[in-house]
Amino acid sequence: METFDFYRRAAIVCRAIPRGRAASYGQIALLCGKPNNARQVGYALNRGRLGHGIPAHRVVNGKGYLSGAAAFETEDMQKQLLESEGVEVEYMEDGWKIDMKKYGWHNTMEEALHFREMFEQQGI
DNA sequence: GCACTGACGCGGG
DNA sequence: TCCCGCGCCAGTG
Repeated sequence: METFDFYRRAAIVCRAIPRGRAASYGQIALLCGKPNNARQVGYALNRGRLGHGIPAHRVVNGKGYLSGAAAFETEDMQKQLLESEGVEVEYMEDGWKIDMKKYGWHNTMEEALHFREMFEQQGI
């Protein structure tokens, strides 16, 4: 798979994250077929490399911590967007975080296979 | 080609 | 559970 294709896959997966839920970078990478590319997912989301209309605020790290707002308009933009979808964001010592048990996007095996099929079909 | 960086993650202690 | 070290790999200069 080309690097470019990985980013296309990432865009598709991100758009599939339901409202009121959040996924981790590693989770996105896994669904894209590259379990070790979590860093590339973060890189892609930064600077809007995945294009417009990507719900980047629904992507957090594995522990549920918000990114630190590097790529958002304002400091608390990601927090605001999540709260507007009903996600509770609480402040911990290391920053703002959400409860992944409650708000995490817990993929089913079917969903994972669905993505694999879709990518295969689209040749990416 | 080399070294360093980073919206990351895991496993051992 | 909490730290910490290490692995990861595309981008960048």
